[in-house]
Amino acid sequence: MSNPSKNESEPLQAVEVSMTPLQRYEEFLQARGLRNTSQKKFLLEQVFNRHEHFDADLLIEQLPSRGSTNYVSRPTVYRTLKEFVDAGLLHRFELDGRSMYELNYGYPEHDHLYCTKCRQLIEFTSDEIVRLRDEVARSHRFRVKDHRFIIQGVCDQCAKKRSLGRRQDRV
Amino acid sequence: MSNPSKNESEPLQAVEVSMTPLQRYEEFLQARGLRNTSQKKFLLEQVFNRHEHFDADLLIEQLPSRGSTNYVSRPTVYRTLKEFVDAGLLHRFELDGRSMYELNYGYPEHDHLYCTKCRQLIEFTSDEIVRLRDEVARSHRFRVKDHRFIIQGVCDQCAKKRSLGRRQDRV
DNA sequence: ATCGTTGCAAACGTTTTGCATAAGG
DNA sequence: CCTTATGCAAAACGTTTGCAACGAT
Repeated sequence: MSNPSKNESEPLQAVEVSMTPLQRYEEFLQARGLRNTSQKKFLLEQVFNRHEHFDADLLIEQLPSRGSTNYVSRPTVYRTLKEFVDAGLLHRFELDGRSMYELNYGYPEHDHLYCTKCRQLIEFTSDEIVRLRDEVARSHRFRVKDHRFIIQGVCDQCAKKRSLGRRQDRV
Repeated sequence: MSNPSKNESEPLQAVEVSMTPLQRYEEFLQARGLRNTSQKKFLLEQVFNRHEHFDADLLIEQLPSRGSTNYVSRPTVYRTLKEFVDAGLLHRFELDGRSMYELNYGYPEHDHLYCTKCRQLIEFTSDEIVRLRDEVARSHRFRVKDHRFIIQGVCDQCAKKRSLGRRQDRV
């Protein structure tokens, strides 16, 4: 038993890291012989100004449009997000058939509650999950790289206003 | 810390159920005023002959092709799989951007280890995960309907033959 | 006779690709 | 210079939809 998960009511705090995301990214690029272009720099900045999960579409929507300065094309956004994931800056997971991204550098490991009514993702942390994960993996001689744990259901607010502005429940 | 997960080395056993999948499905259809067509019956049979996870594409590939008896069109396969999920016969989850299905009736609840090298899904059961899930949910006043827990990494076999027939690692 | 279901073709939304041009190291 | 990166257009991918004909109840 014991304290299974920290108090999850407050937003997650940033954690100490030795390099800024930009420094870490530049190191990554250098190590691989990749280039740090203006698009990549701009996207990194945009992405690290967010503190919420997002998908490629939402990000693109909020970026300068074709013609504006700092315009980044859709393929480049996809290519760059993939690079950020490779660099360990972002974490990717799938939800409702598309990729979601969230900060993975300078933020504590966490998992999600997913409300299938309002589509809200609620974060929580739990040391026990990590312990359990490693225990299961060890018993299978499996080398863990990552995990996803998503609890699906209905959040408190949606459960209350059951018959009002209820949206489609799709899971 | 107590027995966290049963011995997962043997394949999972079927569990006792009061109705056959077909019976349960017919009850579901009747309750909703839906119809039991030859296509649905045939698909149910095909699906419950499997004991492995599958996606729509793999299933369709192994079904009679256009022109043969028992041919079922692609849209009907998708529509019917969705119905099976609604009926509680199948469980759906997403992997690498597409929907995977597995038996959910007459089989114990379980989670997965996913080898990103050979794409193998390994099942395991853990009571602790369910307990933990419910505990986290309760502390958020969240009404759990389901969860997915996938541990990503490299399986024992792939870890050994590192440099031989290694396939792309995509997660 | 209803009304859900089917197959077809065509659309869909997300992500990826080929390719010619641009630009970082 | 050399090679990676970009933008464009178009393709690819898994999945869904509109619709007319079909078939279960």
